[in-house]
Amino acid sequence: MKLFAEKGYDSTSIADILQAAKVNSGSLYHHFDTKQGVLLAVLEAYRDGIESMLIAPAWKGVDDPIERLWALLERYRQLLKMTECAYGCPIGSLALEIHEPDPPVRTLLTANFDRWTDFIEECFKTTAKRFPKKTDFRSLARFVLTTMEGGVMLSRTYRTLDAFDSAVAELKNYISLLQQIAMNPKRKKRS
Amino acid sequence: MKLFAEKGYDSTSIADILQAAKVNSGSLYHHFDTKQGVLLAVLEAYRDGIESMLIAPAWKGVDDPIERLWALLERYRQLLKMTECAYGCPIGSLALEIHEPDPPVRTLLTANFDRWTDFIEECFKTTAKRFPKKTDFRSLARFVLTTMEGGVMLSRTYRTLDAFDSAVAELKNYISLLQQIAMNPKRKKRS
DNA sequence: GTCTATATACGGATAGAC
DNA sequence: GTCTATCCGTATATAGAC
Repeated sequence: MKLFAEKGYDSTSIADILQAAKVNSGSLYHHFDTKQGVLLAVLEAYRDGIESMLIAPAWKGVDDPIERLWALLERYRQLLKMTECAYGCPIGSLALEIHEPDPPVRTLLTANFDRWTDFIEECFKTTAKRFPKKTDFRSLARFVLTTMEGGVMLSRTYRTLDAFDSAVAELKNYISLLQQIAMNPKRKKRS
Repeated sequence: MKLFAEKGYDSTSIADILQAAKVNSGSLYHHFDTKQGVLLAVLEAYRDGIESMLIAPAWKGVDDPIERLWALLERYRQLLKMTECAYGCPIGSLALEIHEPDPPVRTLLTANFDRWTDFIEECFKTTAKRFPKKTDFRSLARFVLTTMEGGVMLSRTYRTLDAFDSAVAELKNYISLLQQIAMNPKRKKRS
């Protein structure tokens, strides 16, 4: 997980993995058929650990569902900051690096995105009353993911937190406006 | 440009380039010092051609500055659709693929993003009156880029246009809400 | 199940004739 | 400026002893 997140999939050699894990080639190939097998295992670990490794720590002590959105995004911000904007979302990096992913790889990438989106969608659904009636919470949850991934991409490229921060600020403003028009129904509804 | 867009940088071998260009190794290395030299030339070509190759075709026959936003995004949608969601934004792909870009590469990546953002920002500025007074148009323009890149990433991963389409729909809704509160100043301003 | 040694292929890059 | 031939490192993966 560490190597793929930091160096990417292609740039991580089997030799790198052996060295980091302090094992030898024979051991690795006893447990995994190919390098892609290692990738699949890593993606499964992310998928299975998303709640315990990512969501739970991010939401500890945060009860309001909408505040939980920002708490989760804050988590990514911290990772960016800690690494001087070198690493953001490991799943997103792999998703774009692997241009023609074999079906099992793609399935695991989407499974990761789906689970992430599930948690966000749940936040919206439990606060559905705060939003306009016709709000599509699935779409909105995916939009949070979109904003995070896009913001991470730009921040990694610029090596500055600005892009990520301003993306989150715009998203907050959007969510805030949605809540305002729900309280104060004025005219047009969501598309 | 074609190969890096389709296969990525690492996965494109010099041999691939030679075959596609129908030249031999000696010729290529007479004009470029290394493979990275080819990448730099490609990124320069994107940067220098952004107006003629991307913006001008997208905005042909579209006069309203805000409509131009959607026309540009539509351009990316077409590319996704044509390639069955395999290729989206070549700059974004390269930005995430190259984890530790050498300074010259990073400079050219950001130059590409900057120019893109410039065109969008200009759209907002010429319609400044439609938006709340304190709107940060640079931030908003970057947010359009963020949304596009994030949407492209998700659509490429899912191999479906849904993620891209819903991201654009949410963005449209946001821009629309901003214009509504500008016309109908109610309460809170932008952060 | 882990070790060492190695097969085999392909990568980027170079040499030197023309 | 382009050609052919090739160097040399490193990549993934395997073989077979222990």
